[in-house]
Amino acid sequence: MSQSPVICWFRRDLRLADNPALTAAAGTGRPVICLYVLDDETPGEWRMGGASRWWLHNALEALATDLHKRNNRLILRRGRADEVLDDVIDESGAEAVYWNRLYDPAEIERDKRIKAALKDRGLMAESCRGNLGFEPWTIRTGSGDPYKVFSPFLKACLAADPPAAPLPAPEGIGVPGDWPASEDLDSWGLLPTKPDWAGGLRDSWTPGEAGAADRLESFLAGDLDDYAKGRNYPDRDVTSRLSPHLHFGEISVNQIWQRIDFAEKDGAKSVGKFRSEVVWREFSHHLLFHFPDLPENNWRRKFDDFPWREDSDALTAWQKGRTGYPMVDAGMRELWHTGYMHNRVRMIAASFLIKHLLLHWRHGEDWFWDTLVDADLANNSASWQWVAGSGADAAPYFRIFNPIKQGQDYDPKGVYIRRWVPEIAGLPDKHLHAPWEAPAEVLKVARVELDRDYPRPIVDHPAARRRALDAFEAIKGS
DNA sequence: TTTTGAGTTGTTCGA
DNA sequence: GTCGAACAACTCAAA
Repeated sequence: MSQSPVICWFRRDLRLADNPALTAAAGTGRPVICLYVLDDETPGEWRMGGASRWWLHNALEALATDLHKRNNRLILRRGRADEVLDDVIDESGAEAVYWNRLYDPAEIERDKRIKAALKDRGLMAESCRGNLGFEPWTIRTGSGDPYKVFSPFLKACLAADPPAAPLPAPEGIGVPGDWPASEDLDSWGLLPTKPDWAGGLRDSWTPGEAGAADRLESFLAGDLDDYAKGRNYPDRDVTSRLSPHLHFGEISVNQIWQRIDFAEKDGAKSVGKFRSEVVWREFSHHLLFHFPDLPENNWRRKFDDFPWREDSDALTAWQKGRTGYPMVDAGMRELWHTGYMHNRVRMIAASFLIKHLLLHWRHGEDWFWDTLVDADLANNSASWQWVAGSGADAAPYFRIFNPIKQGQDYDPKGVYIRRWVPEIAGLPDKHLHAPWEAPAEVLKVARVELDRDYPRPIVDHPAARRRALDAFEAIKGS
């Protein structure tokens, strides 16, 4: 009789290297069933958005290929994770399940329930730290509370045990004699078909563990010394663009942390800034863990009285990149086309939705959730609340980005705007950020007719700014 | 318990 | 063009 297998349940840790659950499963010496479950059914979970599904398809394909090279397979199933696990256990006679912990509230609940149920059945269930550098419950203030301000949180992380050195991919992953049935990835319909809007995504990204490692290396080989400043310029390739790879766990914090340390020892100057960006991701997860309604409710409850507007035309204009503010529109179109938006532009576009249009941050959160390839519940909700001013350690309410000035400051030559808003590319730099102020003669030469080719601003900046300040005035002290 | 200093990313205005 | 102050008040974290 052959040995009973163990299950390695892959979730958002789609890699072989530094995967503690996989290493533990392989370390048993038993056959390992590598399982991925597409779970759209567990209640309370945020159903994965369209761009994320595109990424997932490619990441699973890459993982399956990598496992195949080791004579193993990726078993694909769809359904409620608890039921699917039961099925696979029944079919295979597996006696243990290993996974890496996740931190979204509904996932925590689900995993707790599953672990208890497995143990009730006399099976082994083990969860590992694979997705964060610091467990959210280990970083505490002097009085034992969770942190609510970033700077002391960062300090506490840097003083804590650093993320472990990454594990190598396991040498031998036991191969089952019998394979549980697997569904066909194509049958899951994760890729868009009618229409196929993923062309820009394909051009922009290489999902998978190898693509993630390449991305990290090319980031580190770039102008790292200029990271602290250069990261603000959306036409420059200075940011890491690791966020989707991190979200799907194609690369781990441990791996990044170690490479940062090496680069720093080699004299890279701005690396500390990048490390703190990684810790921002930790902070978002820390907040979500301790405040699980962060995605749904204002963290500062006085924002419950904020006079949000409802305006579906304005929301659509924002989503489609037709607000009349080139920097905002460029960002929204980059997002639609590539599943990504540069960090600086995310702040500008988010500030515009919330402060200039006075639309609830949850509209922005929902749109980003569906369109970003790096959509991540913790980062998304913490960041939207940060911009709104309702979040932890949030931007003060009077900090209202001027979309014209931000364009002039961070895209002075208009390279970014011309790439994404080509209909105004003929305008000279001087008028590119505010086309409605260009003289008729300039517009004519540039072959731009306002309203026909490009909209006039849907709100007037000074008036919108005033309106936002008044709106915040309304909840002051409440 | 009380006190103290500080708090990712900005804008505008007037000197 | 450059600079500093105002924009508020509050909450957080540690001493």
